[in-house]
Amino acid sequence: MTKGDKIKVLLIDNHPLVLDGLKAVLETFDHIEVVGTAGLAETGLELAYKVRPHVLLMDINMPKLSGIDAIELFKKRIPETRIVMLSMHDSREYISSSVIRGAAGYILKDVSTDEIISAVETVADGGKYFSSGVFDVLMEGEASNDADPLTPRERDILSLLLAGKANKAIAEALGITQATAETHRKNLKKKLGIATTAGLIRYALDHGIQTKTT
Amino acid sequence: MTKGDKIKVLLIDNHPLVLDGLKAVLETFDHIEVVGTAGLAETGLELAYKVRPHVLLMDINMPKLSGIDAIELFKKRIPETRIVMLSMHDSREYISSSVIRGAAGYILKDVSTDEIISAVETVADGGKYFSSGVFDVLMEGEASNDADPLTPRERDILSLLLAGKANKAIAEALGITQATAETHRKNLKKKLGIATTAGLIRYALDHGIQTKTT
DNA sequence: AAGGGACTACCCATAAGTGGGTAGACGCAA
DNA sequence: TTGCGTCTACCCACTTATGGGTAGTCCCTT
Repeated sequence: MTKGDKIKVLLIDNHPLVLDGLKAVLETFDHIEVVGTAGLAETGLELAYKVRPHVLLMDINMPKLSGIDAIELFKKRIPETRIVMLSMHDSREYISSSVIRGAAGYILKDVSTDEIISAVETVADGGKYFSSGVFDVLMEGEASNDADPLTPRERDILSLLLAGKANKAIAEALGITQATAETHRKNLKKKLGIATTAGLIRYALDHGIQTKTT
Repeated sequence: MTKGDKIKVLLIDNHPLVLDGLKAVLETFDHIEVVGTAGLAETGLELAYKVRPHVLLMDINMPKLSGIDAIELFKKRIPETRIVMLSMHDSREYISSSVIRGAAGYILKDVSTDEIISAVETVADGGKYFSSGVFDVLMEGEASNDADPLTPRERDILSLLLAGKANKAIAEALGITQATAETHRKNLKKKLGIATTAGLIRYALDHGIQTKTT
């Protein structure tokens, strides 16, 4: 962007509080202009098409269309707009999904407002910005592995585990022996590097594993 | 409070973004003055003791000392300050805990800033304020049941269980024997009618039990 | 045809949890 | 004072889970 111009920023977040707050904070800076706000990705998309912001600050957790899914739509409609994701969570899932879909930045909501300003400036200049905590998570992901390639069967086990079933009940539900259910669970733990059942449950919930109702 | 005076508000939230945002928004109103902000309940308490705010807007989810637990401390140190809780969650657990401990208001973070202003005004005048969604939850609680009366100790156990700890580790963390930890867990299961550890984890997650980081 | 991943199944010894009790100490309220 | 609830702790027999293996059968790809 041309130096001296104001950075046009569009905000999308389903929390009016955050929306108004961010707007108020950003507008205390002369070189930044908030050209619009929206509470939903869908309305934000329409708005963005009209106002052509330089930078889009978008929340991830939104009803209906999630911020993650919205990235692709924005890249299609207004590819020149640089997208920075805002999130409460530092899960690798969210972060890598965002980066893969084309986000230019990812910052946690617990960062200082200064850091948000830095992020806006950086991506407006064509750079990428990831808040410190996020960077750690990305590195960690690179270092160890780049997926959680659970096999279908392992998902079944996890799903039943989530439903509160013990190995025995899992075995019955899947028509396998208890020993096999135990093996699957062992493999899950080894694969995910999680030692406890509680950890598995949390993993399942974090990764959208659904409770088996069968 | 005397009419014509500014309402002195103190903000406590561990998200600088929310803190700065709230401050910026509130300060656009002439009759409201933000007399301080804090990122932790502990520092907020010190600050409040000095500045004697009329209204305290405090987040619930905070590291170390949670907002819920902090209510009691504030009531002791500065009983004249009216407390309004801010939360992302509409769980009955949080809401009733807050009310019981003496909060004068409870608003969800997805409300409009107008509603936050109303809340501040209302509680400053000695009233109580609950955002619409919160009110529903309270009513629903009255109507259906009033049960999950977990004792503080049981919450501790659940919290550590959520962190993936076994009875042994829980016992160590709390300075009790493993046998006692088992007893607590047994009581939890009986009380909640949940048979499995997985179920307890889900219960904990559903009811806003925080992971113990101690 | 050979390798690899997925799914199945079993062995072993040890550790942990379950479900049924009982029971003392403390504090708070009727 | 007499309960009641909470927190603590222990007993016992039994079931599950853990963590280390190995290994056969498919199926798919190389």
